[in-house]
Amino acid sequence: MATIKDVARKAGVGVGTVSRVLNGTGPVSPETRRAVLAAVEALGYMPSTTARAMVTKRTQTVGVLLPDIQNPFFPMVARGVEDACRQAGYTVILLSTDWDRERELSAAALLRRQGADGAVLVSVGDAAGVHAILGARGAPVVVVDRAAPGLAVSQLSVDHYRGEYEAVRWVRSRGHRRVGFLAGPAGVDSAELRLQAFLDAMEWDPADPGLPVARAGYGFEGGQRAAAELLDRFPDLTCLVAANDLSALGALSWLARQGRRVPDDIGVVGFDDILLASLVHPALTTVRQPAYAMGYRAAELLLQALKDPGRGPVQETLRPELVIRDSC
Amino acid sequence: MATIKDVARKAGVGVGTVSRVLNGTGPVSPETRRAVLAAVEALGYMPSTTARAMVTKRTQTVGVLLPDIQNPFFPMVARGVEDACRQAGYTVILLSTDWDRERELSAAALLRRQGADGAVLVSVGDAAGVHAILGARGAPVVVVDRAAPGLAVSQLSVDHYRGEYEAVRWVRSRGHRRVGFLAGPAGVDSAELRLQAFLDAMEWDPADPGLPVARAGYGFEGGQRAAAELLDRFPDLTCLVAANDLSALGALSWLARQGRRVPDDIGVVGFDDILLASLVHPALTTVRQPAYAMGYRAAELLLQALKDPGRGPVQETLRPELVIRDSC
DNA sequence: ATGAAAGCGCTAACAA
DNA sequence: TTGTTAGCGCTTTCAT
Repeated sequence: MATIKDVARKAGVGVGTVSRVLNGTGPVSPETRRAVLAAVEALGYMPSTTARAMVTKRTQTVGVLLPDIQNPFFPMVARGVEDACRQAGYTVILLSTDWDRERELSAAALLRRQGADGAVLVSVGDAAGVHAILGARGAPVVVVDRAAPGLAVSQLSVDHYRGEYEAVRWVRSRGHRRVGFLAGPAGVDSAELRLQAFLDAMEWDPADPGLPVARAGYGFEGGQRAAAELLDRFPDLTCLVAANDLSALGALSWLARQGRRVPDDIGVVGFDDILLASLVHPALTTVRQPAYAMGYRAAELLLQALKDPGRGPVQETLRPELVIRDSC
Repeated sequence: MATIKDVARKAGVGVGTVSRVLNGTGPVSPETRRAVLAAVEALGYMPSTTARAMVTKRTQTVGVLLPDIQNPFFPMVARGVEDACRQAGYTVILLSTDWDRERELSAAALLRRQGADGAVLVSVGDAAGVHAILGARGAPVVVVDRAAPGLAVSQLSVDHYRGEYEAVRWVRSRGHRRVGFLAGPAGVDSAELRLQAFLDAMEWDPADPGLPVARAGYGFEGGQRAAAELLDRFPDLTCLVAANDLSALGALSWLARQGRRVPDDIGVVGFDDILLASLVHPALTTVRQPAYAMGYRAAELLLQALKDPGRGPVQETLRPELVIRDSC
């Protein structure tokens, strides 16, 4: 591997000069520049990001912490982040936390060790812990798709409560009164918000022990299981509202297997609007979150914070959109 | 951020000693070790991977190049790689190439700049190019899920041809004679192999212009489109064989929309055995590729090559397994 | 406009 | 067993 020294020697200049032409910092005469560029070309020289990071204290990498790379929603967020970062010359380290708080923390520690300049976080619960770890290095964090109340980090999310509330009101307006809910993972902000919105929109008492609510946990299989459980306990449900699309899809699959027609026998509603939602049959009625755009915007926020660390954290809330299709 | 110097000062020892206790290289007296560890603890010291990389020439990171992070098969491979790497203390940089040869190459260049020690590659076509780029830095590459004929890199793949061949023979044994094929992306090794196997198993002439074959390209939507096209041109098909599960799922969804019963009216067969395949209704008959295990094994091969660069590339071929479910 | 030199935080070789 | 020191490849003053 050629180094900057080799280039300098070949071009007959000092290393400082090479650095200057490569980074466009400081004045260089046209002929010198040409000579340097020629040497770079001839040697196939590529500056070492490691050495550069050593002196600049910047690695030009940002981390993305996601709960579950198997749920299409998250990769979509990741792509948004990656596209924005790549454009700005940043590399992305993608880490999956598997819905595990421990792993979320150890992933943050890994990012810190790797010298990540910042991180985009879809937290599974301990946003504060992540912020503490990365903040020690002065690395900004932006939390996406969740609220991180009281944390001095930028936040970007849809209004989960409002999205679910509107969806459920719409379900009710269709005449449904016996509606079951497939809840997301306990302790996860978005999941709790959607559950609360469901309860409120149904005007049900959260303390009531006989509520048609089952934990599905955002997964396809969880959706299948929870649908089975719910319809076993409440056979007369006319609609199932799932906390996200993947579990709604699970419910759909279980219903199909049981020979129950959707939406004629029973309605199903999701949340997220992942690609599959519009493609399955019947197409899923759901609440749209702009995953890619959110990832992209989150990265922009992060890059901004990196560029001028002075500005305080911002907080953006997007309005989710009810997408009415065929499943309810 | 505390540095090794701070630790040394606080512990009243030289930096060399600190390095020795942290890396377990060279002898240290128990008391010194204790003092150093205490200082590390007190200062919350974390060694800079950057500085370390600077001298060791190893970044302890490996890249994973995947065609499409939206297809569940690839994230599953990625998880296998990540788990194996994390265990060995390596960080993974996950890059999506979007079925684009250009991006595959630029991703490789990025890995090289980042100083990745090696890479796991699910190539979209230019494995040789990637190898050339990374090889210049002495970074080994292992190609997964594809053959890279003539390339001096380790390779790990299922026998796509055999898997598809057996699947199609089984389809025929069920009495199907008019069978359509939803082909994968052109120029991609696994896709070409499966197509060839299909043709051979059907004992059809590849040159025949009237073959019931349509490009679906490994995506869900492609599967829907190709199924529609195929059944439009060949209404009497009794079975659809898709080059992968995602496109098979697309076909399934289109068929459901058309009110065609699977498998009664028409059979569907996939390839991959992604999680969804067993969960949809009807459950998909498919050819299983052990995605996670392949990723894990590929990482092992890579780590091995990193540990002792002397050994030449190895080549492992797994036997795919026909999984008979309900769709055919 | 350009070269020389200091130093980023660490490891490894060498002395002691 | 331990401290000191020379770089790793780069950016960034500081002279010139």
